[in-house]
Amino acid sequence: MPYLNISHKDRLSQAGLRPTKQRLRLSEWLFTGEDKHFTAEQLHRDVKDGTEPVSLATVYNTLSAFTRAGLLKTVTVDSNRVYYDTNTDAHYHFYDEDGLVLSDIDSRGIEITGLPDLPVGADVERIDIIIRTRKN
Amino acid sequence: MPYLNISHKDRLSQAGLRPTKQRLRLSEWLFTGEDKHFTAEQLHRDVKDGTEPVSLATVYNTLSAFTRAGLLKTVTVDSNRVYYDTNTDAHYHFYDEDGLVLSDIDSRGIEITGLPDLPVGADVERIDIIIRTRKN
DNA sequence: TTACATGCAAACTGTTTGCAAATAT
DNA sequence: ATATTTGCAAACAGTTTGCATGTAA
Repeated sequence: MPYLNISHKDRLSQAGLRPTKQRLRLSEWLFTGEDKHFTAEQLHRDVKDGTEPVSLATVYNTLSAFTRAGLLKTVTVDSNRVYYDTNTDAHYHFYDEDGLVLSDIDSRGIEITGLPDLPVGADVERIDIIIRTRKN
Repeated sequence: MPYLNISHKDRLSQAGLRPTKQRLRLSEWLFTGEDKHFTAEQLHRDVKDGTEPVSLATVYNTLSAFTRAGLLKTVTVDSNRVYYDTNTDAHYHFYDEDGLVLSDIDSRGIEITGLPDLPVGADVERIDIIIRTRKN
């Protein structure tokens, strides 16, 4: 949550995105309440009906635009679908492989030691840590 | 490399898989030389021509069978395709996002501290660490 | 001779795209 | 007035599957 009480319209403007009805509806769904982990399909299910329905194509277009603008991040945990995360800070994830549910790991205090040198000519773009869990 | 000099035929038998020509050809490609990281498409490109060609469907079927049998592991780094790894030990990866090439991280000495408690009812299935790099 | 493997083509899933109509600036 | 966005339907990529033929046990 980069700004605590920014309006949905302002968030879009600041990201250089026109505040259309669909984007405002999606922004509302995404950036109200706690951080969210979801797929395009899940989001579409929630916004395809109602006063201001949003089509699947627009959901995809908008998720890409939001991600390009830095409002969202993608998380690669399943090679069949893309997960999105409203938390754009560096952090790690639990992935419940039974329920297919992602959740944040509280990163405070995590330390990784003993990592080897990078391949020459390479810069770290980001580090992903996913703890995959199953019900016991 | 679980057994140093096991024959391809024996490897299949021990995994409970019939040693067909196609599987032997794939086993040869996979388990000769150093550990490999690859996609189904890349493997198919290399085995679709030659004396004993292997079809794309069989490549997919066989990769699934080998993975189920524990001869291969999948690596989730890209939500568009599945990567396979002949190294089935617990270890981590570099992913070159420019070249789309996976490589192993030497895990010896890596330590992660400060991880939070698991969600209740959950067991760790595995921990994935991917260091994503870009050319500098 | 019976169960399993192969391979083609068709099906399927998640995602992207072309384009005409609608909307924001 | 102009550029951008929407949303349908069609296209697309990677993967899976149905089924007839072939092969291993």
